[in-house]
Amino acid sequence: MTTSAVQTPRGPVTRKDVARYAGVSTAVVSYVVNGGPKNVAPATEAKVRDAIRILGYRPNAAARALKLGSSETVGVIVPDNTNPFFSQLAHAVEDAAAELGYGMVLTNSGGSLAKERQNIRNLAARQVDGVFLASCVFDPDLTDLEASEIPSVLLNNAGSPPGFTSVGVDLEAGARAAVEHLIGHGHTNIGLAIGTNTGNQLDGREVGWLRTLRDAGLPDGPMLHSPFTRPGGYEVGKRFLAMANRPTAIFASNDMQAIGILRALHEAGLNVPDDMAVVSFDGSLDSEYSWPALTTVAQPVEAMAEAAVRALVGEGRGEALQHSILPTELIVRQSCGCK
Amino acid sequence: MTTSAVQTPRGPVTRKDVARYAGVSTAVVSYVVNGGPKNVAPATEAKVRDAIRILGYRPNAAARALKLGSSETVGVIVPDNTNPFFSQLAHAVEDAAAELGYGMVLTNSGGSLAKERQNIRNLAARQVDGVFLASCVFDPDLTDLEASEIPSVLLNNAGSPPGFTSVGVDLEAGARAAVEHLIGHGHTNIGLAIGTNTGNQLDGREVGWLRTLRDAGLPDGPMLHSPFTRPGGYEVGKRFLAMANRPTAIFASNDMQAIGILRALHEAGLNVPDDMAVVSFDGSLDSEYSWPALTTVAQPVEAMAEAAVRALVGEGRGEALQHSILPTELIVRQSCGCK
DNA sequence: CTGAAAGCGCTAACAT
DNA sequence: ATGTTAGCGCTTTCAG
Repeated sequence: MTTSAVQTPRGPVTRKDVARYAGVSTAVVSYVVNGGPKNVAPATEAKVRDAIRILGYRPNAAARALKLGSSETVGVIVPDNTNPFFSQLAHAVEDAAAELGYGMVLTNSGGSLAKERQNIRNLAARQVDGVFLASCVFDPDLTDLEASEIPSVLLNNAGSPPGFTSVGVDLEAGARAAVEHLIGHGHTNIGLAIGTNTGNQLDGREVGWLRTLRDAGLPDGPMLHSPFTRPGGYEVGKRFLAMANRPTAIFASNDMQAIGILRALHEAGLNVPDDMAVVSFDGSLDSEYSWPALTTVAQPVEAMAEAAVRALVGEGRGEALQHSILPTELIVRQSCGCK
Repeated sequence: MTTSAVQTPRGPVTRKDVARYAGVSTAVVSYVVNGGPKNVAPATEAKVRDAIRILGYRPNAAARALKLGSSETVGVIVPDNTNPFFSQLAHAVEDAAAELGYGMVLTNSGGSLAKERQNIRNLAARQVDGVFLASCVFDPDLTDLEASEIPSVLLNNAGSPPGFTSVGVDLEAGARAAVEHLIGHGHTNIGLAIGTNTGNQLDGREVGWLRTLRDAGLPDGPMLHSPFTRPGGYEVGKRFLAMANRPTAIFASNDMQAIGILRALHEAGLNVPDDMAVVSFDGSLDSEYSWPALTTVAQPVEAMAEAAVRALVGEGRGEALQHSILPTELIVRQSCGCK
């Protein structure tokens, strides 16, 4: 026992314990833990580090957050993290945020406005430094976000709601690429499976689909609404099949719907793409391993996450509101008719 | 202007502002916000609530956490939230935790031990009240978890590591159900696609597969290792196909592998289940919408999450360490040969 | 039923 | 280079 009798403190170890053990002041402990704002002599630093290690000291993030007014945490609200597109997005956000030392609190809204608002409030109470809201409804009630005055960016939102930073994808251009590709395969009757959005804004994918058809001098194809889910797609697939003037190709507005449609097609004994071609939207991991593999309009998930994080807590913070519209990329696989 | 001149304070609104505005002490504000520990006269309470509403007051969770020593947050570490099984698990944990007023910080370990440890430390620093670790390696290095002395439960771990609460599934029994079902279809050469686990414990699914085969007087089938991913399954599928003594059925140890295997089979022009039957493990959403739909051994994700949350921060907290082994359920669809 | 005040662990001026 | 100390916003005991 060469050091003074400092037994492991009973409760959690605080910076005070470390200071006492190392024979320095608490400020010095802070300096070495945070690497500043003051320098400490190498010898002192070594002593402190030893003390930290020996005592098993871990800084208290709550105290730090209280003092700094920042929890170094961001909140993410997605409709359903079980949807591969959103789980990939959440993953990308986590990575991008972690890069900057931020943690991520993830919540699901289930696509319900009420839950979304509740989550926003909850996140705000937790003092997150910002929230990413991926609302599946096109006209989310942004009142709470606005009211809570916590920095936020809208993810996956093609509209450009005033007063908000948003990052999204050019839905219309993406839809155009998909439909043009289908037209290139000789299809003239192309259906659209679209979501059940509750807002009053038109979905860019619908606009793109329709315009492309008309620009090509083709008749408007049939359009069916269903939730952005596998079962939703399954339902819609069966309804397409039952149509008198059944389309020969379907543009599905997300991968989940497409996968449901594929099931309906298979069950009916149809061959994809020969009897019915399918192109979808999102480019989630699932699209690559469906049968046949889906030709899909991929969203740049990582880029979206990075842009969003950058705008919220990175260098972009504080800059003027921006609406980033990122480009999509058509990934050609087999469901469209390509070999 | 009937009330004294109290303008909206410049910075964030604190409990002090509310107290002043309502003409009460800060303690009273606390009492009404928390519903205790003291009673407040109805009239006073009304005044306080008004002040809260008008001022837009939101309690500071960091301060609360500092005072209380609890952040009312749990951490979750999964290998990859992009894997539907884990995204469902995370979702279920979020719900179960939210039920108790806890938030969830989600992190991905990428299946790397280093990242897992880093995440544990990070979570610990964030003062989470507990962490759920779903390690994909069977012998996770638990040193950090142990050292950090933060309550934790191992998810998805069939082993019963001493000193830890764990909740998992009876892998061996699940595998047995799968293999017996395949045997019931008349198969005698049943392969196993299993993960690349780095630990030294045997995977219960391997044990169950082998024992069931032997109990039935059947020869050991071929076994192939690959990552628990779609590409991993795809690889393994091709290797099964190239075998001299190719099995007529495959038991895949998770849905992702099975989906990859399905792709390999389709590409080779085989019919599933006629040319090759497949049964998998997990029962994730993906298994229902593959083609053909996968017969799979479903894990009770919600029950697992509830048991885990209960043990960590619910009524079960503080009880003796437990190892909950939950039962699986064979969901029969078409990939096994059933109609 | 209400209020005053101590302090949770930390950061960062401001001393020394 | 290091130490002292005033709070960050909240909860809660103890007094009124």
